[in-house]
Amino acid sequence: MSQDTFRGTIGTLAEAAGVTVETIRFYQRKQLLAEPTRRRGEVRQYGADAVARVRFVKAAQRLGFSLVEIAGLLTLDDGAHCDEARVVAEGRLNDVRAKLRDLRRMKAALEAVVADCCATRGTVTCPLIASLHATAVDRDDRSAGRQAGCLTGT
Amino acid sequence: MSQDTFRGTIGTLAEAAGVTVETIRFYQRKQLLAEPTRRRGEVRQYGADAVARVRFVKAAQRLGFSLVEIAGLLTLDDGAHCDEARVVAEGRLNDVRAKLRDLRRMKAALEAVVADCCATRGTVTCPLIASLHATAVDRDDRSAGRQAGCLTGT
DNA sequence: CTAGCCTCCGTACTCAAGTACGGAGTCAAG
DNA sequence: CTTGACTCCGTACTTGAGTACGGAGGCTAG
Repeated sequence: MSQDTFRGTIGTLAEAAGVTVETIRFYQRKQLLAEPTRRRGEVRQYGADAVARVRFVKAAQRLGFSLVEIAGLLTLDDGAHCDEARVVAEGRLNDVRAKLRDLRRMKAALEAVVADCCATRGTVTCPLIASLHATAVDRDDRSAGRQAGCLTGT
Repeated sequence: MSQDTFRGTIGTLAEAAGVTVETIRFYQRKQLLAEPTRRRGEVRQYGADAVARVRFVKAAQRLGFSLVEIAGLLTLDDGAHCDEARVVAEGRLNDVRAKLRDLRRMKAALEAVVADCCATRGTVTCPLIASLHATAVDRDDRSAGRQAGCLTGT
């Protein structure tokens, strides 16, 4: 599990983080990852923090955040701003909560498909679309009541 | 809340679903949305199911699914295949569970930032990156133990 | 000392997901 | 019967997130 203080070149970093060298360089250009200062024409050395950071970026991407948003999240982690950070964090927290809500609905719907798809032949079609439908309707979270009725059919 | 059986043209559908007309047409080209049969040179009419579908697509996108993946999910909803559907659903369910895990970690981390960022001045930098770090390491979910130790610092 | 493998860097290409545009047709109001 | 708002359709452009490529240089094993 990447114990005690990784250290390596761009190639080993890329491998450790599960991306390509090009991707690392790309992230550097996009300011998602600082270029380590290298002394006098030497090859750059990266530490464990770089691995963690790249992994974080990839994980956050899987959750639907864009690189720009992720950059915002990373500035939180970079300390500094602090009180400003709290504001940003609160904003992101809302996104995350919304995503969680949607994902839970989706999970329930998928579980329903797995459980009773074949059981209910004949009448139904629904639960998946219904699962995320409510979401989009009330963008601000009043009425969190789950009315998981079928919807796709007439 | 889009009650009793919406019916309208592409323009009203787009508005109802919160996207542009172009997007609707794009989704049709990509088979995410069926083109309603229109009789003899008439303008197309869409029903409530179309609104639901488009909203579903957008919601699923926010959760990090690509249009191709969403198309896969939608075929589940379209019934038909059924036993094959269960297999797909099970696969997607794993994705969703992984995303849920990550999102919960992220939520916890953001809450931590909000709560004690300014409180802990001096020593810390961490919890966000740490939150998703474990994830990437063990891609299959053994060791769900949360060890939310700081990580970003040396 | 040279072959193979790496880094460094810039530029160019690709792919997904739209967006924009322009011309042609339709319909209802003025 | 023309004007404006809309649909329809194809093609082209844009943006985000990489990927690929090619030349130049450095290190080390044979």
